[in-house]
Amino acid sequence: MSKARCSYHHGDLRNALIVAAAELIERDGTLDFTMAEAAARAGVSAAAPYRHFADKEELLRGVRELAILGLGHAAGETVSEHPHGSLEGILAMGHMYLAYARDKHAFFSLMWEDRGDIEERREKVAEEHGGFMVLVHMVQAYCDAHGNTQINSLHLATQIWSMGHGIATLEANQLINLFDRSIEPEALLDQSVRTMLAGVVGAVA
Amino acid sequence: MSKARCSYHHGDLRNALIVAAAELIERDGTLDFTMAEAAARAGVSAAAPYRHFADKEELLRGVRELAILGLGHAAGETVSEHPHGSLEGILAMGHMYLAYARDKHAFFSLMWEDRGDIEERREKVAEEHGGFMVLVHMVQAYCDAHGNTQINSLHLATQIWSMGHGIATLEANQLINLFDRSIEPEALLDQSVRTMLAGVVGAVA
DNA sequence: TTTGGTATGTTAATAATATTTACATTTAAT
DNA sequence: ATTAAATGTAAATATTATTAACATACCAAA
Repeated sequence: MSKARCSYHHGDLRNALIVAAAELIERDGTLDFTMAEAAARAGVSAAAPYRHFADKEELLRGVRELAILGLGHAAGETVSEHPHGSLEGILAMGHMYLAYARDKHAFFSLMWEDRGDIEERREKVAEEHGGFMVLVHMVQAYCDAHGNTQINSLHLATQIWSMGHGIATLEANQLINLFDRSIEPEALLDQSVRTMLAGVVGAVA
Repeated sequence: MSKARCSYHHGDLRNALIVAAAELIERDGTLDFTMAEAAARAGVSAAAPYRHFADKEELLRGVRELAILGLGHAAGETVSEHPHGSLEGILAMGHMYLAYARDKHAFFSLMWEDRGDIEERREKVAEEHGGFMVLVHMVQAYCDAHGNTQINSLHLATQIWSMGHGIATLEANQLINLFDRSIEPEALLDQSVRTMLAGVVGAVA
């Protein structure tokens, strides 16, 4: 049940709190929501969250997972909307990423800042960071389609991700066009991606 | 005077607090220092900071400026150590950037997150973000040296910055080699930069 | 079914901090 | 010298996270 309280117990408080926190973050564009408000939104008292999360950081970790899964889902959608192995598919991924960063700023930055144990995170990579693997496969398919099989698509995809991530974060902090207002993030990314693919794979249509 | 208290008044408390905060941030790798501790470190009471900063955010803004100036200074050093218009100079800038992000993690991330008024910041761009202009000039010189005068070096420099920034932030959050531990940030950046320069300017030595 | 233990909620502390207030000291301009 | 403005101090306040002590519901075993 993800419905309102029908009794003393909530039934799915852990998830309800994550959702509540996510809503507050999106509403305010900040991570400064209070535990009390998240709890109230889930219909419970201020102390209840501590039955499910050791502290606020742990709740944020839950929100982070949700956000990453959401982005991964969007990645899946995007790839399915474009021809296999196409350049446009890869560019669309970039646009999706920029749009996500723009539309959910606080959400987006929260997503990547995890000071937690690296090995522990590595275990969850497969399930959580499916979005990146989607990109890797797109790059792989692109290379295959262009007859280049020597390429380390994981490296190339990491470069593309880095570029998209860099542009997204700089834009999020109003730095991308601090010097030149005419800069268009999407265009900049498109061009970079084309150049990188062309540089490694060969001429780009 | 940037010395210890010799009297009731400090003499240079504003700067002393910025330095104190910077030290605490570097020491703990976090922005969670307390105003009281920063004040104590500067040798004043917990309320004193409020004579110079409206709130903690404003103090952080001061630290941010200091950090950006520091990076700009490092950029100046770097450019002076390499031949004018050389590829190696540009690559060195990238390495310097990655090293800075790595060595001063909290400092580095603080630097870019400014939700303040964009127009107000634009005014200080010239003085504060000299580092970026250094890169623009390097790219410009590189293009000139390779006989290409049609290039928008500001755009190209922005792409290079984005790439470096993306790699730096992903690495800072342990994401750059989450999938492939063998990835070397420096190598990845070098290769990307070479590719981008080559793609726009022509063959790279 | 009754019973006891565990999980999950509640309300009322506690604690850490940022920030404000009211008052003190110094500096500096007239 | 005198006084207003600037800069400090110590003692509140206020906001939150977090914990403590107690209550209720669920669940498994007798």
